[in-house]
Order: sequence, then C-alpha cells, then structure tokens
Amino acid sequence: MHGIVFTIPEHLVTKQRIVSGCLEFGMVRSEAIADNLRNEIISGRFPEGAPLREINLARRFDVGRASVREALQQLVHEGLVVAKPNCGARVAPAAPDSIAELVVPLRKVVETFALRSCFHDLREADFEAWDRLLDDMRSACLKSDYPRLAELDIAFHRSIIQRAKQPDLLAIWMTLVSRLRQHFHNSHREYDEPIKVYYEHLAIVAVFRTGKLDAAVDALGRNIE
Amino acid sequence: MHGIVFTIPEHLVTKQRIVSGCLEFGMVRSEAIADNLRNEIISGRFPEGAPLREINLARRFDVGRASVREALQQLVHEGLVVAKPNCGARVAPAAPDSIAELVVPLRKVVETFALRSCFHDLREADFEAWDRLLDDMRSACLKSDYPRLAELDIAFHRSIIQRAKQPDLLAIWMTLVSRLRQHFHNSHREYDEPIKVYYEHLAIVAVFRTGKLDAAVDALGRNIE
DNA sequence: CACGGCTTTATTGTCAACAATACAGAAACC
DNA sequence: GGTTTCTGTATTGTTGACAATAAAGCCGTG
Repeated sequence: MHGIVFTIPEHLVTKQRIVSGCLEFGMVRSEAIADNLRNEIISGRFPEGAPLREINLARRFDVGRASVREALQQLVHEGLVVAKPNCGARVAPAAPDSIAELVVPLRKVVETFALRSCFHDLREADFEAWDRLLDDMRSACLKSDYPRLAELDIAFHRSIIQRAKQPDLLAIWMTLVSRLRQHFHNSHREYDEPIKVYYEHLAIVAVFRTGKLDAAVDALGRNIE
Repeated sequence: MHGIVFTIPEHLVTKQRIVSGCLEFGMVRSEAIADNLRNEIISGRFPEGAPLREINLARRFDVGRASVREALQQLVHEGLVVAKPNCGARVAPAAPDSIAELVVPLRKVVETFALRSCFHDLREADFEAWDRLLDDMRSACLKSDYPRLAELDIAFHRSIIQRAKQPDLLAIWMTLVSRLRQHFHNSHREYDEPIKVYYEHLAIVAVFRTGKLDAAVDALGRNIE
C-alpha cells in the first residue's frame, strides 16, 4: 500500500453489520453509520486527522458508497469531519481554544434551557434510563476507559436535550458539542480519580429527582464548565 | 397530476443552470444547489410546508438526484427543511417562538464574537463589499421586496461571520440563524418604512469604518435584537 | 354507507458503473 | 542536479437503474 501517516487500528476495520447498538425501526442506514462513526470520533478512537475513505467504510459496514457519503456529510455538518472536494474526508482537527471559550457558555445556555423546558415532565422512566446510563458510566470509570467515558458523558447531556423534544434544540446542541470533543477528553483526564466523573453525574440525577428546578439547573450548569 | 396542497409557483420551476449567482471554482454542485434553495426558503419564496421532491429539483437544476439529495441533507441539518425517511422533504415550519427567544441572544453572542475577532483586520476592500451590498439593500427597500431584503440582511451578517475565517463559527451561526428566518420577515415588516432597514445597516457599516470596536459591537448587537 | 385489506403509483433509499479530479512518481528537459 | 511535464493510480463526484417504502385509490364485505 502507500505510506499514510494515520492508519486505522486493525481491530476497527473488521466488517461489522451496522446493527451494532442502534438502528431503530425506520432509521436509515446512513444514520446508523453516522452514529457509529460519531461515537468513534468523539471517543477518540479515530485519531484527529485520520483519513476516512468512502470505500473502506463502505466495505466495513457492508453498504454502498452512497450511504457512507451521506453519513460523512452529516458528520461534516456537525464539525467532526472535514472534507475537501475531491480530496476526501478526515477527522476534523480540534477546534481552536478561542472557539471553545465561545462555545462552552453557549452550550450551558442551551442545556439549561432544555432542562427547564422538560423538567416538570420528567417521569420515573426517565430517571431509570439515567440510572442505567450511570451504571455504564461507573464501569467505564472503574476501567479508566476514557473513550467510553467521553461517549457516555456526551450521551447523558444529549439525553437531556432530546427529552425537551425540540428537534431544533438538538441540532443546535450537536453543532456546539462537536466542537468540544477535545474538551471532554481533557477534562476527564484532569480528574485524579476518574470515578469522580461518575459521582458528579450521579449527583446531578439525584438533584433532578428532588424536583427542584433551580438546584437542578445549577448542578447541570456547574458540570458543563 | 395529483392534488397537492402546496404547489410551487410556476415561474420557479423553470429549468435553471445552477450557475445562477454562485458556483465558485472548486465548489461542488450540491453546494450551489443548497445555496439556491436556501435563499429561496429564507426569503420566503418557498412557502413553509412546501414539498421538495428530489426529482423535480433534479430536473430544475439539470443534475442527478444525488446532488439534490446532498443539498437537501445540508438544508435539513440547517433546519430549513424537514425530511421523514421515505416520505420526502418539505420546507420546515417556522421554529416555535420559545426557540427564537433562546436563539436570538445566542446569535448575538456569536456575531459580536466574530466581529471582535476580525475587526482590526478589516480593509478598505471589506467596506467596499459592504457598500455594494448596501446598494442592493437600498433598492430592495425602495421596491419593498421583502424576500430579497431578508436575503440581503442575512447575507450582511453572514459576511461578518465569514470575515472571521473560522469555519466552526460559520457552521454554528448557520445553525442558529436558520431557525430565525421567520424573525427576519416579521421584523422587516414591522418597520413603517422599509428603507429604515437600509439606514440601520448603513449606520452599522459607518461605525465599522470609524474603527471603534466597542461602538461597532454595540451597533451590531442592537441590530440583532 | 363505512371499513379493512389489497393493488397501484409516486417517491425515496441504495447500489454499481462511469467520469472527473488530485496526487505521486517517472521521464524529459534545461 | 533541479525543475517541469507527463502519465498512472487512487479517490471522489455524478449518474441512471433498481429495490424498498409509504400513501392514495380501489374493491369487496359487513
């Protein structure tokens, strides 16, 4: 082959039917592929700058190039991937710090807005879903599995946005949070004990359960910074 | 044909090579199509809820369906179009007021951030580009051409974002402003004299020319609300 | 006449082949 | 030797054809 700088770890190129994890009814293939790739990029399993060749991905997911193209385009919009016409797509480099300084407060505004607008509709089922996520997060912390931890951290916050059931909100949030993926890895590694990440989210859900809106907004807001 | 509720005005379905206006070198077809459609939706020439059939658009722009699909996907991501799998795409309904209340302040933060980060690099060429845009805006005001006015208003603000030369910034801004297209139409119509929209932007550029950052940020910020 | 299931049809989702492009290496030239 | 041009190859851009899906119309039945 030709000498490329970034190669994708061997265990990742194994062919996998895209049923992995998601692919709900009505979900179109490209969405499932995008979900997979998004997680792998956000979690850091795909290094920054890694090339994403359509044909490789098509073979890996066992689909045609069209589906892969759509998935990649989606990720380009989210800012996780950069694509130059005729030159292919690569994992986007981390956004400059200046952007992160802009985006963190924006993200805080969006998430607390979402929380406010769904807080009084929260049901026991919602708390239980968070409990399950927290369990996963706990085991990721214990194993110091930082990629998985980043994935779960983001999944937690996304679930709040999704709970607000305003598609616009989700789109805005995704655009923001994609620019912060580096932020997640760094902040997790700053903790002397990863398990503290778990405890922090555990506390947030506990506050949610109390039903006190202001306290909940506070707890969430502090976690975001 | 089959009786559909929303039909696209006859004069709009005429076949047009996508060269119209844009299609810079290196620009891929789907981008040009997206630009065209975006303008037509933002300006309100496509009514809310109007169906966007791939095959119609493909014929209209004289390209294959794939290019149209990509353009539509782009617009879906921006929130101008909603698409249900297997059911096609339609012009998205206006975002609920609650979202607008969230987004306006966010937009203000983003735009003033962009202005700050490019302000001291502004050259005479930039001002002249704005002068040309202002001329267009003036004639749109005089003709009370509200769709065109909305287009130009947005183009003005986008030019500020683009001038900051941070792709992430543009992506974030687009996601926000697409949710506000209704806002533009309403606010323009609120003016007793449309020409005042022109004067307001004229004043902004004038302040930019003075080189006083704080005053410029102020002027821009007040225009956004 | 209302209603549930079948068929038809328009439309999207997917694919595989072809065209256009960019990049790398070889060859020719100064 | 260094530079330019050319050529080949890998990759994306685009297309048209086919499969899958959902919605509308049709038809028989109660």
